[in-house]
Parts: sequence; C-alpha cells; structure tokens
Amino acid sequence: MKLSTRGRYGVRAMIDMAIHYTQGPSLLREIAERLQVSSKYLEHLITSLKAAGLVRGIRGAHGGYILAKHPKDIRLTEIVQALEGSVAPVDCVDDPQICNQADVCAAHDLWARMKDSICSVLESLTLADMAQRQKEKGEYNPSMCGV
Amino acid sequence: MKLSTRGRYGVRAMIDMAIHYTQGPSLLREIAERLQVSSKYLEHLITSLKAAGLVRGIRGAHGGYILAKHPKDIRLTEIVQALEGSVAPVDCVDDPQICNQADVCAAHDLWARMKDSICSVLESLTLADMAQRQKEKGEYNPSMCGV
DNA sequence: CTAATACCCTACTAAAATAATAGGCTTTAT
DNA sequence: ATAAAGCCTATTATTTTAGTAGGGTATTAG
Repeated sequence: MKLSTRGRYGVRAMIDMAIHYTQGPSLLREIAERLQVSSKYLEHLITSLKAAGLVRGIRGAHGGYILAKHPKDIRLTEIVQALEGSVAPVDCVDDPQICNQADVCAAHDLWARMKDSICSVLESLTLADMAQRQKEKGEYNPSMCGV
Repeated sequence: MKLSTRGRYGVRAMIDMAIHYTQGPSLLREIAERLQVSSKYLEHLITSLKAAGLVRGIRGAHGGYILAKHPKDIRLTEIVQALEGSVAPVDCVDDPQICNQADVCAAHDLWARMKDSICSVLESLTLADMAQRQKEKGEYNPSMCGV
C-alpha cells in the first residue's frame, strides 16, 4: 500500500509547478534540480501528466513545462490517478467482472470503502490548496519531503 | 497503492476463521482449500498474523488455527498492519526523522491525511462485522473474491 | 509408546514491478 | 542556421512479490 516514486515525485513536481505557475514555464532541468531528482526520470512522469491533460509542454528554445490548468482547477485525485492508476486497493473494485462473484463478497465492500475514503481526501484538495499550504508552512524547498 | 496478495489472502483467511470461530480450530489445509490458495504460502501469512497476536496455532493431532481473540475484538487495522505493515502511503508519515524537514513540507500533510482516512475505515470495522456482512450477503464462498 | 498429525522454521527461486539510464529525434526562438 | 528545449523508444539494474521446498518439533489418539 505504498505510493511509488512516480506518485511521490509527481505530486511534488506538480506542487512545484503550481508555486511557479505565474512565472511561466519551468525547464525540466530546473524542476528536477529543485526536487533533487533525475531529470531523465522526471521526464517520464511528466509524460504521464501531459497525457492526462494536467501539464503542457512548450517545445523549442525558452520552452519548458507549465500546468495546463489553473492550480485551483487541478485536484489531487487527477494527479495521483495519472501517475499511479486507480487508488483502489484491489482491481475488482474498479472492474467487478474480473471477480466471479463480487456482489456476494464481504471483502469487496471493505476494499470499496477504502478506495472511497482515499478518493475523498484527494478529491477535496486542489493544487492551489497545496501551494497555499506550502507558503504558510515556510521556506519552500521541495527537495525536502516525499521521502 | 495496491494491496499485495498478503493483505488480500490474509484478510480473507481471517474472515474465514471468524466464520468458523465457534467450531474450533481449522486445519491450515482446510482454510487454504476454502480460499483456493496454496497452503504453503498461506502458512507464511498466518505466521505474521500469529506474531501479531491475532491467531493461535494449536499443534499436534486435531490441531489447527483459530482466532486468538473474539472476532468482535479484532479490528481490520490490526490485520492489514500485520500483513502489509503501516498503511501510510510514504514512510515519513510514520517516522518524520527519515525526512529532513517533514514539519515544513506540504506533501507530508497530504500523505498523513491519506493514512488517517484509510485507518479510520479499517479501525471502524471488526472481524465480527465482516463475518456478519458475509452472512447477510448470502452463500459463503471465500474463494470468490479478493481477486 | 509411538505413529500419525499438524504446526514451525529457514532457505531458496522465479517472476513481476519499480526505478532508473541512455541516446537519438523533432520543434522553435533568435 | 543553430542552439535550446522538449519528445520518443529502448534497455537495464534493482527490489519486491509470490510462491516452493523440505526438514524440524510438538501433540495426542489409540
């Protein structure tokens, strides 16, 4: 039940882009530097975020990456979903057909409740909330957490 | 963020033992049969459950495994914790020291909220609840779900 | 007593997922 | 033109998961 580095780095990258949103696109290299992460690896994650319509890549000289929408219009669910897939703890919650009798299985209900509770947290927060909170907490240094 | 087979099989095994609680110990072989799972693998999982004080092993002829406590006194948190470790999505939630500045990290708060929401679901349910629900849902056939 | 039964323990291995790394290609501002 | 910057595909090393294997030890029916 751990988040992988995709989810951790990706969320941190999005918070980073939210904080720099008003300053125009950031270079991949800059984001990677601030996050203290390999830029080649980060590139893969941003590819997923781009495919999900959350980030826009601007090619050519003076290009970079920028959020595709205003931070207040990006919910954490979308980010985690794009990077890690569904947050359902087991697959049969999203697709009951892969289980022969999901409708009479008590465990199934538990997994569904777990998914719902995770979703409700992620759904209740936007990137703007995250950037706001970071500013309140003090010195911004994205390399410091997410383990 | 997926549960591994440890968590899935283990929870199902515990529900199975809860349902058979009044009938005395179940043979490992019987539980494995009902769950449609390798008994050698299930043995490993039960070892973890035993170490956590949730299951008692009775050796010798006519032995088997039985819940160490009444089903109503076993919460799902304990089971998942025993099998998968903490449900925290990242390690720094449980041990802020592994992160240099968890106290000024916005992402940290998110991970903590995710953990709390998962915990509250698992904490709110006991094995007795699960067994009860299974009986309400109909024919008991533990092999059918958990994917 | 003892043989059958059943849990206990340690080691090993195959397969899958994760976490990168590498390098060339394409687009664009100047 | 050309340097800057993102785009795309392939490969690899590491770690985790999932499962196998097999002998050891305790218990009890008969």
